[in-house]
Amino acid sequence: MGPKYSSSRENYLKAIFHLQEIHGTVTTNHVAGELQTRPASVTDMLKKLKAQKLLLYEKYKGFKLNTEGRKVALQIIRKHRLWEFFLVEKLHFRWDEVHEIAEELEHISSKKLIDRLDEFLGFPKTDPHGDPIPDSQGRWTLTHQVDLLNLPVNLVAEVSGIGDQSAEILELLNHKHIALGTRLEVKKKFAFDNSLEIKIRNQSVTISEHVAKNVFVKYDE
Amino acid sequence: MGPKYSSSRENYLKAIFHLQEIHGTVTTNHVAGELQTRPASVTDMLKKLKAQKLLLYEKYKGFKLNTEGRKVALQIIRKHRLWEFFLVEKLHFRWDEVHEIAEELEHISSKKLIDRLDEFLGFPKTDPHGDPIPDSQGRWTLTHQVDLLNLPVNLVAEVSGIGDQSAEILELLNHKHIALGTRLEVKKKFAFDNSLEIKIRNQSVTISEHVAKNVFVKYDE
DNA sequence: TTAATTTTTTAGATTTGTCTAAAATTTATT
DNA sequence: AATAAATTTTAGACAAATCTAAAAAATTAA
Ligand SMILES: [Mn+2]
Ligand SMILES: [Mn+2]
Ligand SMILES: [Mn+2]
Ligand SMILES: [Mn+2]
Repeated sequence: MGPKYSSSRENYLKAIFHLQEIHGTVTTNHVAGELQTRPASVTDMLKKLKAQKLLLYEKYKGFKLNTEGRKVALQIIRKHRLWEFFLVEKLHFRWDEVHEIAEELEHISSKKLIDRLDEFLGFPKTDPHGDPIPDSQGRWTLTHQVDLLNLPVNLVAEVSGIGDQSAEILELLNHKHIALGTRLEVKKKFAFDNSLEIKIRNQSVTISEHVAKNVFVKYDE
Repeated sequence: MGPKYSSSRENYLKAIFHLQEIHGTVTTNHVAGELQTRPASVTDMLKKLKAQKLLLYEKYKGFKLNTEGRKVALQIIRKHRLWEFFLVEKLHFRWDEVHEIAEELEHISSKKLIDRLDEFLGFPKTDPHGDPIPDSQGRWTLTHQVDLLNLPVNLVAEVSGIGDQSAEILELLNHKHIALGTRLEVKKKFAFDNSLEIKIRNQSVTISEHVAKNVFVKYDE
């Protein structure tokens, strides 16, 4: 048997899942923006996902995944993140190169494949961007993290996640040698533009509010 | 950019490539049989592949790939066989489990991915069924092998390839402990039904003509 | 509370890949 | 060579996913 849902449907499920994590409920325009498609196409797909009993949807009223839809979405996210981990750890890709490839690999249907891959990789808990990898039952361990704007000054912390994951921000972070696991300290906050001066391996680095908002760290206590 | 050709088109190219290796030129029914589809669907696709300049085709006259079509087909075969190797060597799948999964993985488009995978695997020359893996330029080294029916008696040889690769024959070979690299010797040929008695690790095993025809070996001299 | 604006849905097309049934062509048989 | 059988192609249909333009509904502003 082939895949249970088409790649397109899987992409919709994943996008809706992510959007409802942020906004609680999801709108047609949200999804169209996320998937670079037209609102009319989204509406078409909503009907299909509802007919397949993956989605709670009444027209003009917004929508969200039901239990089954969430379950399916989590398995796709699991595949996406395990493949990203594989690409970085085993094939030595950079973290800003893996997303697009994983966008394709996440649609490979074999469950056995993904469980074997998980084992081969040593059951990693997070992907190369610090995002948690659901286990084969769709569970994940959530880590409590704060963004850099909310990190108290003079407190050593470790980078544990990235919000916006566009190639642009990843390139900037690469340049400033900020990666997952990097230890750093906020030395100064400028009230004028909310920019920060941080210390990384004894080097002083300045980052904008926009960047700071998208870098998450964890620290003791 | 996404894939250059759809999965469907890639499957046709691969099927035509294999069939023309055997028969020189290919017919509509051949392809329909190979791809489990209808002759009318094949004709439809032939027109598209011709329009894309991958195929030499005039109606009612048979067809074959042109240089470009062959090039594309070889890259898909490369991907298929590298993924099969990965599945067996790294994820410990059996050789009779990998074909279907590789049928999906072969359509992942990233060229960089497949070249990195090749490197990660140590540039293997053959897949788990003994078939050669084309390099990134589409070249492969052909090995001269004979099937078991044509192996002289009392001559130690090594299994190097399998003809028919259905799950059924692979299961039979597994059961009789015949795998790639197995060393064996034909001890007796029965003229009555062309069955063979062969010696594997000092054990005597009998195989039918049908099996013998599909087991290829190489030997010195 | 109307009116204007934005969002969402519908109606109708288009593209890709597939199918069945019928027609055209080639191949095999008498 | 004529006929029968097999193969291949065409004609016309359908499902999936997408789009544009227009209509409907909801939201915001006056
Ligand atoms: Mn995807
Ligand atoms: Mn990621
Ligand atoms: Mn395939
Ligand atoms: Mn193989």
